[in-house]
Amino acid sequence: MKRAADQPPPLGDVVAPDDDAAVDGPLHDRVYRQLRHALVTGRIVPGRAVTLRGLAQSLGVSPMPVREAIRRVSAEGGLVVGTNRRVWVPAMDAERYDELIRARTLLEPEAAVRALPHIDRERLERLRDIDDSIDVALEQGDVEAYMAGNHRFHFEIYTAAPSRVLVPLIESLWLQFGPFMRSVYGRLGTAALVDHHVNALDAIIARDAEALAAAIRADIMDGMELIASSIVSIAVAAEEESRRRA
Amino acid sequence: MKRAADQPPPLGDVVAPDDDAAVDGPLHDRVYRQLRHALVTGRIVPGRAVTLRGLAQSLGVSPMPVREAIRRVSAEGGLVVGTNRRVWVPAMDAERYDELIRARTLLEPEAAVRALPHIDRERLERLRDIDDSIDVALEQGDVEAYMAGNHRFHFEIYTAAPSRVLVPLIESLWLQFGPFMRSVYGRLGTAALVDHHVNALDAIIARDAEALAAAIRADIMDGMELIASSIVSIAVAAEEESRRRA
DNA sequence: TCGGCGAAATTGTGATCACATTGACCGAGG
DNA sequence: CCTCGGTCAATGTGATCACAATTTCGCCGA
Repeated sequence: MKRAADQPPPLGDVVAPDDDAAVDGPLHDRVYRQLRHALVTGRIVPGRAVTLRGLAQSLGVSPMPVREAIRRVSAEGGLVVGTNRRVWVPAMDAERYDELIRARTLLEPEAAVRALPHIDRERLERLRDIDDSIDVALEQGDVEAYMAGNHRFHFEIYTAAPSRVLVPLIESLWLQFGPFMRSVYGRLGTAALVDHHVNALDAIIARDAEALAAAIRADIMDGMELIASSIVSIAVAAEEESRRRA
Repeated sequence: MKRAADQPPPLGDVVAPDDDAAVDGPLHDRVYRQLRHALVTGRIVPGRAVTLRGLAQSLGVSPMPVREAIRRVSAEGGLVVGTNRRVWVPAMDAERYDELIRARTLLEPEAAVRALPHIDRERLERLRDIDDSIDVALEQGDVEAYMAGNHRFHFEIYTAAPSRVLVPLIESLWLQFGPFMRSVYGRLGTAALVDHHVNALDAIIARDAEALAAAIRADIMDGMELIASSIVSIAVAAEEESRRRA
């Protein structure tokens, strides 16, 4: 069969395997995935500058692919380039957090409702497994495993239907509050965390769109209220941190 | 005064001058702005591949900054990299268009309402000027001027309050439907376009949040219905285009 | 006249180098 | 002890080169 290149984007074309691992593709793409994963699971925390050569060395690659990966992540809001052209994990404050939560409550229920009809038995089974793994992580107090599981749970829902707009938008949001959540959990521990995913699972089984949207909203809002009080202390701590470093 | 570099992002730090012109900053940043502007105003249309060296030559720079700019734009959804690693202006179809409109109707009213209290007299005056220029563009049938004005009008509202989440998200959406709108207007002409911004202006003057949100929603939905019928013919045309090129 | 094959040009990717700017470190002077 | 000054290392940026993969185009054969 002959075909002049591939035409304008033949539909599902962009890579976007949210799952880590997958050692194929361009180098800068692999670096991008590693960097993103590190941010979403909170392995990179605010307050420290991300250097090009440093990251390159720690990943065992040349600075070039790292440069592209950083540019990409910063375009999604996961990093910010200061006026000095230095790269930081953006600091969190009340307004930004509020905007993030608002955007999440607007977009994520919508994505879930759109995906609902496409959630088949296998996916539901996977959701159950993820939920179980989350419970285990909570029991063991494993923050990183909890965050990874939580991420997988939500996106296992949202990506049931192919989406080229809403899901990337939502990924951007997670990328932005990931590092912050980590530092919050680092203080509070996993004891205060509750598993709200059961309601979502029930709504999926019942094929109840409104209930699913409500469950997602509740999950988001709950995390928010838990954190809202500590946002001040975090900010204060960050302030002290930077003063100490000065 | 001594200060160890600048601390974690000292608040409003990211550059983000939406207005074009501004010849300062890194080269890749200038290229990025030019590329973005070309997409939002529809100067780059779907169906043609964007090549690194080509763009570099047409902008008079080396391929290097172009590479970073493209990576950045593609992270925002303005371009897609195919599996062949070629860069395309993403094709539009019914689902993607629906997602875009939905995301806009969710995010833009929210951004407008949040910005409303911060719209001062000068900004309102600027909004009037922009609205006038839009009327002129409509009379003269100048599609590009209309699109540029429309973009400025909306973001002149949204950016009244500093926003590091909602506004970038919305910019991403505009970047995605810009080229498509252009090809639609190219077929329909500006005759079918109506200026709905008056309602928004009235709502702003009255400081009526709900009316402003409704005006924004109406503006978005109206553009949608106008286009929805032609999306099929556009898709067909694109299909013919690619077949002809094959 | 049309379909397929092979060579040449073009593409994105990655590495390495040079450079201007900015950061941190350290010592002298108050 | 604190503050200001200069020096040196480290950073991001941009350019250029090499390479493999892909696309394009011209030629041959049916």
